Amino acid sequence: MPASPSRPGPAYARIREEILQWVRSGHWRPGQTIPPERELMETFGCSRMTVHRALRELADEGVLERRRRAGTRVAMQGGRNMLFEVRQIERHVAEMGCDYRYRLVRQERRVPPPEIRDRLGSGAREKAMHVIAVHYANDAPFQLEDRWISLSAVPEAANRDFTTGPPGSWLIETVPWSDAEHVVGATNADKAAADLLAISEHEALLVIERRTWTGDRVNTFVRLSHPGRFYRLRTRIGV
Amino acid sequence: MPASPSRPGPAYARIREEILQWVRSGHWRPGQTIPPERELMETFGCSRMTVHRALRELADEGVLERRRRAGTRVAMQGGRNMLFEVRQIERHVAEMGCDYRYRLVRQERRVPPPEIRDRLGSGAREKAMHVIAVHYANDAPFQLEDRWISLSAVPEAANRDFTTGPPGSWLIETVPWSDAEHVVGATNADKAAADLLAISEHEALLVIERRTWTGDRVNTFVRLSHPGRFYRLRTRIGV
DNA sequence: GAGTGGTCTAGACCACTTT
DNA sequence: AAGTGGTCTAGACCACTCA
Repeated sequence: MPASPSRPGPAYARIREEILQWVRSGHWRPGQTIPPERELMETFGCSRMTVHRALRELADEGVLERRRRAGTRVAMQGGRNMLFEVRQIERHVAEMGCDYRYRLVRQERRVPPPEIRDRLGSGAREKAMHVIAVHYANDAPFQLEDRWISLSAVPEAANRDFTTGPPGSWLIETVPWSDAEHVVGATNADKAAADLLAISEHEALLVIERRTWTGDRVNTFVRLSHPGRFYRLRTRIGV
Repeated sequence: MPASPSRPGPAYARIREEILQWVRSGHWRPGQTIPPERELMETFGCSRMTVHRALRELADEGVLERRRRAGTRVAMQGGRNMLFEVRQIERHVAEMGCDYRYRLVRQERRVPPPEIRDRLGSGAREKAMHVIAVHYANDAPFQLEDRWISLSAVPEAANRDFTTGPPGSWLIETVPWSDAEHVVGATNADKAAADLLAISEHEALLVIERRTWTGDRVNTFVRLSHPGRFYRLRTRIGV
């Protein structure tokens, strides 16, 4: 049967939804082989490219598994990855409908401690820019930022004053592009963090550590700590 | 200049990498408009569909921003979205090269407390299956699982014994398909959690809460707590 | 060998937005 | 009005893998 050509939107999207319905409803069950593209193309009354795009997107999302000659099957559930998305802080706050505010706590050039030096990949006596700042949502502390910027990778940072704006946005504009690594975890707030975030010492913090590279060099390492309660949600399966 | 047609792989992938290089290197900077598809098509010596696919993928990843008439620009948000991947626990442990072990702590049918009832969307006196279990990596407690299964959505759970294997895998095989929601946060371990995870009370836990649906109904709500130290990492920018 | 998905083309029309 | 991306087609060839 044709894929309700009355519905709005591109054909590939309608086909995608239709197939997703058949999978969700259990009409096509995990492991089952579904009809080949050349057949669905007639079923839906469209070209093979259009069917292909719908199937490819579903396969990219892990709903389907495709192999040449073997055909297309509904993926076994366990194989599917669940992704969640962490947005940039300003966006996140803005989407909650809050006012965003930034305060610089400290900025200094110094030789980083060994564990930071490892992460930056910098020399033994090489100085880096250390920045500590707090991000507020509706005047409540929301994120503590503890950042190191490599001065060999980003020499412009040496003369930059971060009183007026957060280093993150500046780096994004200044450093052309980069790869990144993230680590997520939880730690207990120490005295300094607790004071800055207006919470009790030892309270649990959600921590995101991020390193970004320009080419082969780490340009910045930042630890973002979020106070106390649950922080982020994100739905994302098969849609 | 043609996109090194000597390199292997599909043309759209080569074009994608080439453009990514131009962005990474700063040759095309954030905010800058790049040439239109019909021009790149000649630059790369291929059809417009092929260029389009490369650009579309980069736009989907957030590297580029595209608007009709206005053209294609390098995205300003250098702080791409981060995607965190939640694997199935057994796989995760296996990938760390550890032995995996599972222990059921408690399983009982009972009426859930109000906050759980809200999340399950179940009736006031409706019973649900409550399961508490611990997952070990190399005999060290690695994850505490506190799960509620709706018996109206998954009646088979009433007669299921989770002594031998974790409910997660069983549910995945049993319940055909679902949407999911995740909430990530950090909390301090209470006495019970601390005992089961062999850590101190009040130590910080990374907590992932997940609800999954079958159609309109929540079939399970689970809270996964990971002890202390950093737990998960996942890199993901522009591939 | 044959059937499947993967890619690619040359062209077309449409939708949107800026001028 | 014009230029941009978004989609779609009909057909083609290739790559892979199962029988």
